[in-house]
Amino acid sequence: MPELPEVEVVRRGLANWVAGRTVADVQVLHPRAVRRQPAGAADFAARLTGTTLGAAQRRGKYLWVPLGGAGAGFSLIGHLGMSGQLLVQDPSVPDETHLRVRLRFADGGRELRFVDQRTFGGLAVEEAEEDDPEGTPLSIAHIARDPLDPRFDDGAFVAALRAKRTTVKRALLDQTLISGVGNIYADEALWRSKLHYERPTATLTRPQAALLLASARGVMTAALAVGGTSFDSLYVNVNGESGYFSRDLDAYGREHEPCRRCGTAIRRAPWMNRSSYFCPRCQRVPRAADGG
DNA sequence: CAGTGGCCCTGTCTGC
DNA sequence: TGCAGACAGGGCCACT
Repeated sequence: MPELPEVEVVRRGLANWVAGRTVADVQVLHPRAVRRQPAGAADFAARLTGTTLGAAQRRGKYLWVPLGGAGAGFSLIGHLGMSGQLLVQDPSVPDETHLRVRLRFADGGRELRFVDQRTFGGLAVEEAEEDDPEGTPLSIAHIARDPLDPRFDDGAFVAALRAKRTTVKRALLDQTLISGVGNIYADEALWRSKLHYERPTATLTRPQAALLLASARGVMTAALAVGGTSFDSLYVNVNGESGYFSRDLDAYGREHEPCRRCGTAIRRAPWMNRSSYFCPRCQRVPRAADGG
């Protein structure tokens, strides 16, 4: 599924292939793909048609494009969810099975297609923050910056994390605290930091919290470096087949495989209707949570 | 108000 | 062979 590196690749693709182009026609083929648009699919299409796309931006896994011309003051926002793809395709390419939205451009060139099998992703045209050159949509004002953002505040994050009364993996997935960290990166950051996913945040020392942040930033930086090279440059492509997952991950998806630090078999535990992968030796269960 | 848990969605895989 | 259920999981929202 698209993670932060793939989303960043998509952002770069949008910047390369659709920036400066004027939208001539919008087709919504599945209403759920624009469910964030309060007034519906027709309104989405009307707000987008005739606008000019600006420079693509990203925060965590959210993408957006400030709109110019008829769309000034608004942005096209997108989230890929689990299975979303934004493809720049020649109009002659047959429609994908799960094509949800199509944008045609006034120049008659390649069209932009939103393809999404599981429909957790979606697009919307939303009002942007006033006087913000990046056109940040109002609806994501509460989303924290991600650790690859130069304006991410490390000290504030460490303090806020330790002030939380929850467990550490929940906190890592809390988008108001830090964005861009999903289940995979959470497990990887915890493995690198030798922390159990149920460790209470209030018991983290300042150095442990700082190490956790450095670990999250490190794994995402490494993934971006690899993910950035595994896509066809002709497309704004998310093909879900990038190779770094199996090669570089230390915990996620490695149940029964040896821990790369100590050799102990990695375990998978059900957690929040998901899974947590961890080394039972390197990442000890906190006393309060191990039931004796 | 902060924290918690359920739900959305569909294709693939496993087990009976 | 066929069907049921588990699983993938980010973000929203109702509830405590």
